[in-house]
Amino acid sequence: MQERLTKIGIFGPGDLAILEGIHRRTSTHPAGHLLQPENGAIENARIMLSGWAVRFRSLASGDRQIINFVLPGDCIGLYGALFERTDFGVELITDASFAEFPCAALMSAFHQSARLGAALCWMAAQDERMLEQQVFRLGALNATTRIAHLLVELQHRLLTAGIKPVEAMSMPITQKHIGEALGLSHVHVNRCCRKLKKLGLIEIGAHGLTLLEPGELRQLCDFEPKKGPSADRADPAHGDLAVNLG
Amino acid sequence: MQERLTKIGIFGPGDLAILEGIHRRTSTHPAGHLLQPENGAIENARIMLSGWAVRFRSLASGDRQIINFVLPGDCIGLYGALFERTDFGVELITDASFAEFPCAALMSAFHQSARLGAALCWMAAQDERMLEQQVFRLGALNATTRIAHLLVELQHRLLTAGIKPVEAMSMPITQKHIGEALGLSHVHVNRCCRKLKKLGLIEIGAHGLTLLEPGELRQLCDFEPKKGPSADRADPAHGDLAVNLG
DNA sequence: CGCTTCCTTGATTTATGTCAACGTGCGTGG
DNA sequence: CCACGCACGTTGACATAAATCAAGGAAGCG
Repeated sequence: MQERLTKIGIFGPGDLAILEGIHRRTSTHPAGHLLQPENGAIENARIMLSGWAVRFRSLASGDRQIINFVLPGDCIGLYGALFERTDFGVELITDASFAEFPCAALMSAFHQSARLGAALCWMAAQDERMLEQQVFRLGALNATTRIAHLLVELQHRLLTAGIKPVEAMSMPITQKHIGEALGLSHVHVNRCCRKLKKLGLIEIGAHGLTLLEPGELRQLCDFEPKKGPSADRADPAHGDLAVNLG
Repeated sequence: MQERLTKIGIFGPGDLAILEGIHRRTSTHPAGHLLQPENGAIENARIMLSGWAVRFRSLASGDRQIINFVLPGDCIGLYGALFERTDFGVELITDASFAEFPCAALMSAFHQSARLGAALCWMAAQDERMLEQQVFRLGALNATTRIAHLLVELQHRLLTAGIKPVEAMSMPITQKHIGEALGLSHVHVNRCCRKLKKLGLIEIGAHGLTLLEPGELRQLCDFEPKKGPSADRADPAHGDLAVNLG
């Protein structure tokens, strides 16, 4: 398991021992599994090791709003210790595996390693950035560019998580998922996807979409790749991280 | 200043000393002031003591998307130490005052008090919940209910921050702000507001909107008030906080 | 006073949703 | 093996929400 976490690049080798100390177990679940119900309690924080999932919230009408997609390296329930109940559910899109940690232990780990605390903060900050992006898409873009923006962000996050570039072009999501995430009807998503396909920017396969021209997609939706001096690094010790507390 | 922070209810008395130790200064700025440019660096984290502001992101077209509203008790730049540059700007809607802290010192404060660390985490978690709400609005609601939902959330947050109930009904924002936040044209916002006014749910004054029937507004947009055993408490020592690390 | 900002309203256009229908592939049970 | 249902993609016709364009009014402010 260590290999996985370090490969994802979130933790330094020194902190792994601490994390290992509070690590409870690794779990695997099949596609479609409801990992967490809406309005449930959170006992464990999880880091996704592999697979795809969605965080969502249901409406009285029976529709649901996908808050965001969960990819390898992402956290679920990081703040579990702070609230009695969640206001969202988590459902797996593909088979997926997770490292599980008791919430309370995770929070107290802050005090054992400044470096680890910074890493956890960094992950929380990433989470917040993701949501900001989602707000931006929903508020400021039209259907086609919204889809393009989402696809580009997913690819970007996959790359950041250490997924191989070729695989990071492949999105195992249905057009219905896209609609639920972007507030569009699946019919309209379909029309926009066909348009993108006609432009040669994406490919529509049996098991999801594939990005063909990420560069053109970025251009289309005016996606900002966050070019810092040494961007695209997931490790908080380098690149994005401005202050090292070690 | 202590009175303000404790009144807002985020910190316990024990932690105030630590926070006071790293507190740099209190600043005040006039309405319209650009507190933080897009793409700038963050040197200070700020806690808003009074006033209203927006966090926004600009588009090439000249429009801007308001990510969220900043109210008393909210943090800005909590993660400042973790990134070299922000991807959003902050502009004041009204005159406002802030407590300022060097980012790095704030992060290291985690290690001086578990209670304080939990409080900061709690604030970050609140931030994330806010964004989730915003995503929900933008993705799942139509124009009128979107506006109602926003107004109800703002009122709820004002109450949580310790603002007096009467004052928490009053929103010093323009219809343009609402449009920029909710991805609607100001013309359409106006039509929806008039509809809400005609229903007797809000009042449209010279300096913003006033909620007349929060209950009916909640019902209209199916707003969940997060009723836990002892909800509506801002202090992480009680209510929402499930685990106390002290 | 003349400027600006904000609110307001009507007419028209555009983007997107809804409804309905059909095709495909795929798994399941007979 | 086949028949069936089911989830997903696709397309067309139509309905509706919201944007855009245009114009004017009211309040604040130099």
